[in-house]
Amino acid sequence: MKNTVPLAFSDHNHEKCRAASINAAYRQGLRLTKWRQLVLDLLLEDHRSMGAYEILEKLECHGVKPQPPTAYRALEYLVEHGLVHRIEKQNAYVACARPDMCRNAGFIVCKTCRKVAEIEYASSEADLLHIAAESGFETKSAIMEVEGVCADCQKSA
Amino acid sequence: MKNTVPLAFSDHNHEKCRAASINAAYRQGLRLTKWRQLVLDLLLEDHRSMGAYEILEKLECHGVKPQPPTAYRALEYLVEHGLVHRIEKQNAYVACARPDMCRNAGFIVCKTCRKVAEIEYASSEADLLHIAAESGFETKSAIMEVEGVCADCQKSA
DNA sequence: TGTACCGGTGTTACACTATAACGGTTTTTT
DNA sequence: AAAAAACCGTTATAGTGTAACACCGGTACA
Repeated sequence: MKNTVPLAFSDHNHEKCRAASINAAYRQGLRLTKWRQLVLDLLLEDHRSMGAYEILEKLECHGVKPQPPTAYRALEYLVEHGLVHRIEKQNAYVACARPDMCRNAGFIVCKTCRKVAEIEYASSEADLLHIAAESGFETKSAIMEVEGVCADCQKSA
Repeated sequence: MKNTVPLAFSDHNHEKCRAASINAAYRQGLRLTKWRQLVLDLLLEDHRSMGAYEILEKLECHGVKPQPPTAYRALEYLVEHGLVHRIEKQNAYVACARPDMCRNAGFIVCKTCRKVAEIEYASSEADLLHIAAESGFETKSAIMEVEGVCADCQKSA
């Protein structure tokens, strides 16, 4: 585990994050339709999680406000292709911070400001996955989430 | 990490699990009211997760069927006091398999039969918690969940 | 003995999250 | 060009979770 300064909680050139996401999509030959682009753009504004209905409200194209399935379809596609992650503890979604090398991602999420730090963990460190595999379990997905209050929000409170 | 044979997926004396839970409640001086008992009993029947509404349906006392808040209140209490865990990936609940020594629990959950194996991980292995702490993050809760299909269900399919 | 408090319960109503299903359109493949 | 697949718009509904308020029963304490 190399990462000791979570990206979301430190200053950084956020344009790089956006570019990396677009590049990853391009390299994988993904089809970013209008809604998918809009949803991804929204999430890429910041390393914060957003609920589906929150996204839905901000979604709008040529004055057209879409219905829930539109948002959920876009999200499903983006999650499937690794450009977006779902934060289970918040029923919310966040743009992937490392679309290039995103294998095993863990998240540190602030309850207050909803910032999300994404941490890649080496699979050798994921004991749970080993145990699962050893007992013949076929893993489909894995999550690791730490929820609490970030340093900034502690100060503000 | 010692656990190499997940309890839920192996034969074991399940009465011990139930007894351990009751003992833990007693030792902590918890107040197990009728609904809390009923909910806990339901979950202790097996190492399987159940949704709140599934629990609600099976909940009944002297012919009285309670409303949703009743189930949620009991679940909230049991989760708070460590007798029950919430499985985020399934919006479901499962009885704690190790109420004595339950600090950092990870879960291996089968999508098909909903069996849940609970694995304790040494906190030294929880890198995410370290990183969080190092950056001044105040952790409130942490989860680790692996979802997939267990060996038995693979055979059945 | 009262009375003030507190945790638990019953009840109603509602908020939030997510999906099924169907038909039409566009895009891709053959 | 025809067939198949993917996408989108729309309606309706399913599933999950909570706010709020009234009531009840115990208990602490004046």
